Amino acid sequence: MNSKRRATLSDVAREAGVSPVTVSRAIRHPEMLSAQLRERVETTIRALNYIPNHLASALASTRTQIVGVIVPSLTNGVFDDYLGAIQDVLNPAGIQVLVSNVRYSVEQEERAVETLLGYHPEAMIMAGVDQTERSQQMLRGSGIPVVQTMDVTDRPIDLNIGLDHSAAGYAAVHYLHAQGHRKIAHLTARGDPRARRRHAGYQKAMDDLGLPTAGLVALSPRTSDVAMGGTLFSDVLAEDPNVSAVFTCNDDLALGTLFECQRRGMRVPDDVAIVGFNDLEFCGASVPTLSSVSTERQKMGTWAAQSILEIIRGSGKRPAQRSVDVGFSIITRGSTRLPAATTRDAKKFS
Amino acid sequence: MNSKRRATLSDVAREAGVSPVTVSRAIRHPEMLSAQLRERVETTIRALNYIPNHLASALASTRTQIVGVIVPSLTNGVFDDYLGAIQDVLNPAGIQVLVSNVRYSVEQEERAVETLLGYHPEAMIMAGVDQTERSQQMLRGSGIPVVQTMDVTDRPIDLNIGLDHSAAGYAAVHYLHAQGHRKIAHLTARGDPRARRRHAGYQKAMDDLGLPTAGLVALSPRTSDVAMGGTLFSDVLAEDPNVSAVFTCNDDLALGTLFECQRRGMRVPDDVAIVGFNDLEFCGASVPTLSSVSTERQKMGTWAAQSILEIIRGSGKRPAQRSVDVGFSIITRGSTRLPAATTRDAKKFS
DNA sequence: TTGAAAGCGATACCAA
DNA sequence: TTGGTATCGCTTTCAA
Repeated sequence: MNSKRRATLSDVAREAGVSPVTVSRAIRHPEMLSAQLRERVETTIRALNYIPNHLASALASTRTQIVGVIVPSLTNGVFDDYLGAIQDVLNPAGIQVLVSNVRYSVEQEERAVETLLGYHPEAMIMAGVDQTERSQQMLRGSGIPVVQTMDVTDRPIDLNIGLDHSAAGYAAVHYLHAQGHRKIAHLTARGDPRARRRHAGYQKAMDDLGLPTAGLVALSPRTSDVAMGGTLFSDVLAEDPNVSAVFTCNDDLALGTLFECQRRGMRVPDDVAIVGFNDLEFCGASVPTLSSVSTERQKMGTWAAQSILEIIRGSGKRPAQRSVDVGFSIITRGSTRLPAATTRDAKKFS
Repeated sequence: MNSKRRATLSDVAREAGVSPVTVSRAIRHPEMLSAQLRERVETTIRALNYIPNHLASALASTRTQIVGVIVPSLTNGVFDDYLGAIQDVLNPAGIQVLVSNVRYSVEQEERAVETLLGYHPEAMIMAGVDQTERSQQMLRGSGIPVVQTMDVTDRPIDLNIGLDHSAAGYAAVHYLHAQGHRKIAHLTARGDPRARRRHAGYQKAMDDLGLPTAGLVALSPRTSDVAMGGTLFSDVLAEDPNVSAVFTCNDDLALGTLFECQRRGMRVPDDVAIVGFNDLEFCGASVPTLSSVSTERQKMGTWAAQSILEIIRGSGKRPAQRSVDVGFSIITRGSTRLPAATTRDAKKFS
């Protein structure tokens, strides 16, 4: 806790009897030094407990080795493997990832963009495509590579990898419809623009199929959690007790629905079929296991990070394909398995 | 995508026809400027889309407005409200939180400490008290406030707030013992030092009670998840089918155990009682609901952040109490409710 | 209220 | 292989 000044590069230089440049090189380009000097400097560095000031080095070299990542949430497991994938690519390349959790708020996102850009990152990775005008303007004006993930758009800021959530919602309904369901409910939480698109896809599918949705949709303004799944499902049941299938905007709600069924003595999938979204780990562990729409979160993270690496390390050229649709697949498990159906099976889309 | 240089403070100054200092003041101390000039500068800032270079400003002012936070995981919901609490205190004060996820690896932690210190944070918040010698040395040498959370120790680096995990494990066993259980199993994942302490507490309690634990402990080297709960519980059942209670090192394993019971047609809590750890949200939603040891994660985050704020903003004095034990409480829910028992009840410790 | 000059801690470029 | 010098973008005295 001594608050004596931290050692600087010059301190090391003086102590080792060399010039500051030499110390800098001992760290960045050790091969440029004679073995003798290198060793002397390295010893001094350790002795003084010297840690390079990244701010100063970034300022001088105009290479910050920082990539900014904005996620809307950390609560659910969704952004975990995504973040992990990004770091697994970037960290070994010596790049630090600055993460900002904006909790599904575009205002917070705007502030986060400004803050992160203040660190002069070499690239930015955004979740979703729904940034405000100002956010987009700042991002564009920064002149650095920007990757929007998780969703697809016709007008990407720069690069884009994601999936069509409306199509996913649409497909989920048709999947259930093909199994004979007609009263298909949808549980969802407001606030997440991608969830809204899934909802829109659900609605369109129901419309196309000529199925009424009155009383079949439950929507909460709060952040979703498992308990909310039970509440929303109960709301739907109160409106229409004959619901035969439920499509939820995420797996937490699906699990909550499953629990509510258990509580009420309703059998899954015989009385009610359930399809979640994201295919989190617990979907394969519950009783019955939960069918879910699987999304390629890791792939999106990896692609985003690798594209960035190529741009800032390599030629500076953008990848051939600037927009990628990774699609989705419906994983069939116990919560929708029909009496005659088989074990596990994934239906791939897009 | 234009890669023309980003606007600097001097650019703004030139454009507005004032000196750089004036622009700086328009941002940091607007009240020092005449209304007229302030407006002119602010207009120019917006026109040029100027975003201050935080690196340069931090370097010049030697105030980075950064606090480094190291967490061992983001997968489970455990570190989410903790991080949220920290940011809720620090962000409004204009302090950025740099988070590093080290995935329960002390080597990664060591690297993360070095990296984060490279950013010259004004304080560091560490999860746990099990840093390597070198990590501790770097932390001490940095001269900045360091808060260790989540666990307690006699030799804190600086400040410390947490709970006694050994005592928690001990209490969980006695809690189950008081309900008549004798064959109490423990499921846990290696790698987390706090989980190891809970395990030790379990072992001590069983020893003190004269209860043998052979075949009652299942331990996995991998990161735990819900599915693993089922696997570990199955392992225990294979060794000893007469297990009457299970204490797990976290809630994921508890949920997995619950599912395994459902799969095997074992009734909870009649055939098997379950106590988890952390009291995550889903514990209150499952069927039956899960009893769990509740930990004050938010409180720990808040205290850590507030203490830091006081030190770096205020007098620089450490808080009166440099070590805080926040204790824990056992939340009784359906998975341990005895036939005669009442609704909800929390037992508070420490 | 405004500005000029001197650094913050490192790196890049050019010499030696 | 080693070192001097200017500079990165901003803030902090100190003066006007």
